[in-house]
Amino acid sequence: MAATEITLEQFTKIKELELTRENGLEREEEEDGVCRVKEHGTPGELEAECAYGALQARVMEGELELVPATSEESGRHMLSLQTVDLTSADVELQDTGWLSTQQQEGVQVVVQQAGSGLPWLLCLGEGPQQLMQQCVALPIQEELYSLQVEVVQCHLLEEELMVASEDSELVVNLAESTGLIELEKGQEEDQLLAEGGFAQRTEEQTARPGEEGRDNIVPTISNLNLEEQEDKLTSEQENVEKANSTENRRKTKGAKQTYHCDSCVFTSSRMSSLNRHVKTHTTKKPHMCHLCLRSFRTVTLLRNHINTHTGTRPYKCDDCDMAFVTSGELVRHRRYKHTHEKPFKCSLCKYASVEASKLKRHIRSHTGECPFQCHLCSYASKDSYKLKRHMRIHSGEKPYECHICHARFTQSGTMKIHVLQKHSENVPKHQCPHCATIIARKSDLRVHLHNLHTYSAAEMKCRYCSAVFHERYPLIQHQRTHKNEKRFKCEHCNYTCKEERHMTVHVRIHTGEKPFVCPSCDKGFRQKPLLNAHFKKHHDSNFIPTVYECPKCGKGFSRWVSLFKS
DNA sequence: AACCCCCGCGCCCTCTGCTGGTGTTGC
DNA sequence: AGCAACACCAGCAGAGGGCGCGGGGGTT
Repeated sequence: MAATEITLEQFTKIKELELTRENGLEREEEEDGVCRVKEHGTPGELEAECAYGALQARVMEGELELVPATSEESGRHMLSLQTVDLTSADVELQDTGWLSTQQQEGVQVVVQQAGSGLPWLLCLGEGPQQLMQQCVALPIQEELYSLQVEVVQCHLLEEELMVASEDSELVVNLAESTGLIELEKGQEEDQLLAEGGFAQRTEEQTARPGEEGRDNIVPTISNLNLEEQEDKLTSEQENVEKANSTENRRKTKGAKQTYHCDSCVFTSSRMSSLNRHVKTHTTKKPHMCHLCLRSFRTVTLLRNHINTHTGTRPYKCDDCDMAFVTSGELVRHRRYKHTHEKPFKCSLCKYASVEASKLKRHIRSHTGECPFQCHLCSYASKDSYKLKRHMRIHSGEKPYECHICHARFTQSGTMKIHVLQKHSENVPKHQCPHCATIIARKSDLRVHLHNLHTYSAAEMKCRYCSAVFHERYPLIQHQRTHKNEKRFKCEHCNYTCKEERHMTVHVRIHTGEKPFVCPSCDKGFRQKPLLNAHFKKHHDSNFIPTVYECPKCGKGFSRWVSLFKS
């Protein structure tokens, strides 16, 4: 048996490969809870920590490679993935240069992108002669997803072998339970046992890959049958079966046993809990609602759901008329409405909330984090609802309509104010505390206070006298006291007036100044209206003078007043 | 398996406050 | 007549309250 260059721990690490967008790949959370990886347009690199260092995956010119990040390790840990045409798989594989290279290196991993309608193919083996016997065809599309699934299976296989010394039956159980992964009995297992591998392996030995005995670990996957692809397990089934196998084997030293899920970080001291947890890794939902045909994983979930149809609310609040489908809803309601218990407290301010999600949302007001970005403008919000509300700007949607005048609004609050101010009696008004002004809106009262009642360090002088003020409102009130004053007195006679401009005109009587000169006859006038009247009467041929005719004698007058004097 | 409890996400609502356009009014 | 000030108004966003509902884990 050739030495294994790629240790199984490295395979398991590959499973944990963190693929990021920056690296040109993205993870997609599917409904079944499986994180799938898709390749972006450009080739990129991604890294995963492995026992001997980081592995890098490269997508270069159609070839996917997993190689150590450091060159010095490349000789030991190269793991190459190559895409070949499945339609001529045998020939292509045999003729592919990398195959022979990998054969020398040890374990081969081949990812084949099938032609249209054919699956990806992952092969693990140690040479071309075993290739077709040690492959599994998966009826799924995502290449890296396939890779992850297979790597997980390798991991399970190794662990199965690791505990073989404790319970030899478990090996059989695993093989039987998976239905997909089978040891090449008579080959690897026998060989391993013969070489004193797994059967005699201790925890210390299993802890370090690459140590004595590690070279004998050869993960093999059999049962390749391309014609029976549709019978192969789906990825979700693999997860379940994989976890089913897990329940039998994970034990820790000490009085209390803990059971670990291989698909996630879940641990439990009870196997029953692990069993139930394992089912969460499947999308299987056997319990269907007969009213809406929606399916659920458990009877309890289905029952709660049906209660939403029937209106059944068994949990009633003692302090009000509210009732709820679940006890949790009742507890939450009581905290909001009655006990006001707020367990989630902000460490930066006095805010406390009933729900953790509310505290999380609140924290964003401290951090300024705005994860909900509008794709049409630069706006970003701290929660999804605000973004949804914002999007009405772009869509023009105005879902709120005034039932009286049918005016439409983007926000319910705006419509509410509209109805209150426009169509309601006894509209609440806001009295300014400093003056008699009454303003409809509080916000406008605030503007009023700012404009008229805010102290200003700068002096504001009365335009009519020497009085000085520091607020606009008293200034305006003061200036109004000058309103009916005939403050302007003529130096030459007894004439008085309220406005300076009137005095300016009057003074011309005494000075003889006539600044408005007729352009046709050079005659001067003290006021512009006098000049205009002169020009129209004597120089404008189109001018038709108004004639006020006496209704008794028919005589015409140029002035309405003259009509009554005559 | 069922019950209970808790959690997280999503949705909708209200309250609040700021902003800018508009009509009215006084000077 | 023109202008400035101001109340009015709609638009819009921030913050938080409340509930619906599915999911998951501990316990019985």
